[in-house]
Amino acid sequence: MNDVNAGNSIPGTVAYRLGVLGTIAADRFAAAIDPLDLKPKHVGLMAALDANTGASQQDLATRLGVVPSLIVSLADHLERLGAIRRERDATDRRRQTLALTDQGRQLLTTCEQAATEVDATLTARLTPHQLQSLQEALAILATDTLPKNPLPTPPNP
Amino acid sequence: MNDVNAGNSIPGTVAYRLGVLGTIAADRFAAAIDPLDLKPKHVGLMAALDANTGASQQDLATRLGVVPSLIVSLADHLERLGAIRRERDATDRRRQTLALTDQGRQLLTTCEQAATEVDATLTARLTPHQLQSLQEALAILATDTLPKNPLPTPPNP
DNA sequence: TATTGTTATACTCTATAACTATA
DNA sequence: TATAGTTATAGAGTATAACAATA
Repeated sequence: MNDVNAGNSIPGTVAYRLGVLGTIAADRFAAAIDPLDLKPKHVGLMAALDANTGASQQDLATRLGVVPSLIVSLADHLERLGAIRRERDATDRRRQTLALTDQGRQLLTTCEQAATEVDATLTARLTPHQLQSLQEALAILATDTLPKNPLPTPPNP
Repeated sequence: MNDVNAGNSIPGTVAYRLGVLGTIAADRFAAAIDPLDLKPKHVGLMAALDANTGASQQDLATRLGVVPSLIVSLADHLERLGAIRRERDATDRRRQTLALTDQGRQLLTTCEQAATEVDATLTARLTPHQLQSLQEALAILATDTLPKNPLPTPPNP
């Protein structure tokens, strides 16, 4: 009924809609965490540290699909906030292992709440069944197309 | 079984997954149309012209949620490619109406094929039922949260 | 010589602001 | 004076490349 843009037209494709909706979602999440002095990529780095402890900056760069110098600036910021610690590897003093601090874990929890709230407003109009289907499909796409765990792209503005 | 990142952890939220998958989708689509000398935002503008003919650049800027000067550069590029025409409004000579040319419509069709191919690889592992559920949910989110028709955000690289 | 982290630099994208022409 | 389009400029974000310390 309302499908001016259904069918094969560009705005009706999954790729296009994922692109647009992904921007919206990232935008709202970015706005929600802005008061915490965090960008989505900072949260992505913290989430990676939470899931997999004791990684070097190089490891993180390749796993997150970004360049090592970006990890440096993200880690610098998180370190200033007291969310992570840099620890020199004793056996190889070139390596620095990043670890979440208690404060960092706390911050991550706050970000989780923010993301959950964004989810709520974003999916408010879906039926429970539709929401479950969406989550299921997104989970498959996520685990399927993401052997690496790329960081979310923050909105350009 | 495979859900290291399920539950309420950040990577498991809809917002986060839409953000990451949206980046992937936009990235692949951008790669697919790169040989055509187009970026996602060019395609977004062409799609808007295809859906709603005879709009001025200001109209388009507000409808697409970008600044007028960005419409200028996008239109400049599309005009150089012969995909659109600029036509001065006879009654108000300040206004310029953008219109897709036949060549532009052709180009848009090629982009549609590219998007459809990206869709195919992106959703290859979904069952037909899951695919349908995903499309349904995305359609609802799209029509629900997008009173305006924002342009897709191209990947930063 | 190769690798880790860092710094310096450049590039892309987009917004803001100043400007021209029409109204 | 206000509006449509354009141009010039600036800012955010990220990559590339050069560098220092360690292996």
